[in-house]
Amino acid sequence: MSTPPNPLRRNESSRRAILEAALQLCAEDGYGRLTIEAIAAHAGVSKKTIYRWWPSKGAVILEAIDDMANLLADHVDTGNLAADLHTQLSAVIELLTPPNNSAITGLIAEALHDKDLANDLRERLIRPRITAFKERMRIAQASGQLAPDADLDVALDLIYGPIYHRLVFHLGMPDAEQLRTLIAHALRGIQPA
Amino acid sequence: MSTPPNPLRRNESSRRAILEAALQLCAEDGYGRLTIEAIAAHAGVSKKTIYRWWPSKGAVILEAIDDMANLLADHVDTGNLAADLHTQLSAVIELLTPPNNSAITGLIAEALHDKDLANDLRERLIRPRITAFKERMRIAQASGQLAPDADLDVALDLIYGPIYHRLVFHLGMPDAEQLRTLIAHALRGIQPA
Amino acid sequence: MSTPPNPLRRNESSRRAILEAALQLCAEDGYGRLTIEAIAAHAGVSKKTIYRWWPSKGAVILEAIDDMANLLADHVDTGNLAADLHTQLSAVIELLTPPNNSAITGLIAEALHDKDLANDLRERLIRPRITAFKERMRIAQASGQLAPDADLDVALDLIYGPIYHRLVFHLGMPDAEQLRTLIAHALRGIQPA
Amino acid sequence: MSTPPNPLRRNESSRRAILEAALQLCAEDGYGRLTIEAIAAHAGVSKKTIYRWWPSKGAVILEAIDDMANLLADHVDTGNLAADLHTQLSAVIELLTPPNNSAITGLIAEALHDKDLANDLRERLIRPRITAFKERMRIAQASGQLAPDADLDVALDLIYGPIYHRLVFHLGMPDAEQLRTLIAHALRGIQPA
DNA sequence: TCTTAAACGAGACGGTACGTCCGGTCTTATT
DNA sequence: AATAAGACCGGACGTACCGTCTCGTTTAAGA
Repeated sequence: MSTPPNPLRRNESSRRAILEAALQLCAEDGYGRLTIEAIAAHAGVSKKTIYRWWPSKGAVILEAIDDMANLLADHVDTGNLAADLHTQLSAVIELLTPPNNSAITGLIAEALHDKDLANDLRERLIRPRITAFKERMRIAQASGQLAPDADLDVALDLIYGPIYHRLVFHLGMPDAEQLRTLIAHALRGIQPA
Repeated sequence: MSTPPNPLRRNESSRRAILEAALQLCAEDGYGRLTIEAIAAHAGVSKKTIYRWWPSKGAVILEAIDDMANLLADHVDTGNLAADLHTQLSAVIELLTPPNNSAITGLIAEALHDKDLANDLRERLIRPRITAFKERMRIAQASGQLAPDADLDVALDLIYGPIYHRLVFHLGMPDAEQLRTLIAHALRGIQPA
Repeated sequence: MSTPPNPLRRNESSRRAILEAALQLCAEDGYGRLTIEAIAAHAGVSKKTIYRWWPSKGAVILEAIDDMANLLADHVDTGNLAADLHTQLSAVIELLTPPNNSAITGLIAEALHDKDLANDLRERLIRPRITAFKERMRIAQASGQLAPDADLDVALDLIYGPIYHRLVFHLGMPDAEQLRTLIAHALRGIQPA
Repeated sequence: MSTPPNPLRRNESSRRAILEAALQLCAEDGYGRLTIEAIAAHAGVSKKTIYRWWPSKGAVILEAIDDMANLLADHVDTGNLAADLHTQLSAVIELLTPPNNSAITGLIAEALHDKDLANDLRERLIRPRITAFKERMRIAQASGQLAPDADLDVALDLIYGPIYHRLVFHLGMPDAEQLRTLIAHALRGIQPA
């Protein structure tokens, strides 16, 4: 009968050492070469301690990324929708471009064949950003920059889709000018018939 | 001084046994559990023979997939652009949906941290389909269903992007009706200003 | 920076299983066909555990042989030197004659091109027997059966030498009668000028 | 039905290249690291050619050693038996001492668990030397330096035995003075009762 | 002199074992 | 009770050689 570990007893400094070691090693050697063994050694922690609190190295990285506050300046509102989307998407692209991308693309890769990790990734990292995106879009609707009956799910697809399409096939990220064009076309597409 | 193996001496029946074993094992146990060891055993082949001709298990799967002709009914032309895109995207979605997706999503995942594999994947599998897509779009331009000066790169982004965005974050693939809506909006977005 | 494993943590039952498996497999298939892989499998132990504690299969066999107590009834003293030597040498010949000889001759063979193993073999197995031999000879000197100033190193050479000469060139071991003759001549040779 | 290779067709220059490569590689890396693969590559010869003419790497080395004429100045006769034995044994010791010993001790080691090789080694290399030794001893008997009824098999044992005893247990070879002493004692032992 | 069958170099092949790495579990001693 | 340390079993890694097996290409015999 295995009892789940008691969170009250958890050693916070170990936790932080683990997350920092994970991110650092990931940046140094890439996600593919990252091992629980190395994280433990580098954090001065026993492997058991990692396995007690996380089910996989993906989960460690996920929590490490989640822990870094303000990864994205989330959907600021300067009043200009296209400009704000440009700001936001530039930040996302930055995160997905070498040499900053190892942890995140590694996580995405792992999630592609780990259903549990995929759920965690979506619910903890992505869902809140989708919500923030939609809120920004609703403000745009309120201010008349976007049709009041525009489909925000379609908006999400058209605006973020291109980036991930390019990511998975290494098609190259858009530069600032291309991004502007892309956003303009996407916004046009969103308008209802 | 390592010379590359001589392709003339290659044993075609071994090659085929390897590719078939790889696909079968991938379908059975998933890409993550696929090992060179198992492929070799299942194909009745020595590991050395696999390592002689492929640099990684990803490369094996890539060639296996590439070998299957007519994976996609590539961009048929019935005269109706939206309908043809719907047909084509449905086929792509089918390939990316369980239980058929293990090999392909596994390959995509691996390519996310293997630059060489990523290049091979793009050039051998993706690039030809992009070309086919653009040809179909040019026909649509010629027939007046699409503006003659529509940006086909943007088209690619807006039409295929949503699928891969949903794939990487497990957001659920669109059903037939949602797909229709998506295509309609994307096509509207493509039209130049 | 590799630290040697901590002997306090060693699993004694694994150690014994390994040594027993090694001896058994050696007896079954011969030293030449003995593999670390098979020892591990047969002992229900991971290869890593073997490599952690022994540098080579020779070292495993050496420890296994060393572990068997009373391999030789070491130089009994019945008061009759020639008879006692005959007893002792017969036992040695027995060990070096099929089907009992696989482990020991295998070890000797390996030691011929592994200096470290050779040192271990000499110091752990052979040196104590040389000491015991010399002690028996000193008793013989005390009792007047051997000249008090006989050179015991020469004695060792003349008495044990023939056996190993015959071993390495497969010249056939002496039978009881030949052995008696050999000992008689060797003892005569030992007497100082 | 495999026919044995036709010796008339044999390529002598390949044969020599193989034997030379074998000896050279053996001297460089030691018998243990010697491989058929490396011999073939180094001799510019296909592996098949080696396997066609020799059953094992031991057999190659044996032939290579056998090919070197005058390995030993075989039992010269200066009229002084002890001195001649000293000359002869010194030459043997030289062959068994680093850095010249790799091929020969390797061969001895291999013969310890390869019965066929052991027979070849004995009959091709050792037996002729034993014969030569006995002839020299018979001359000594004729000249009165040795008892006419001395047992020459015992002589062989007492004179050569010590060297191989020391070899197999790495007990150190005798220096010139020790060797003189050893021969003196052995000769004394040989005299019949 | 011209076959023609062998020996040959090259090296791919199915295997077996190597020695290493890491995953995930478990034990021991410490805090 | 959670931890650091680290031994343990398992299993896959990628490599090295084994001995066998085609492939063409010499090459030397005997017709």
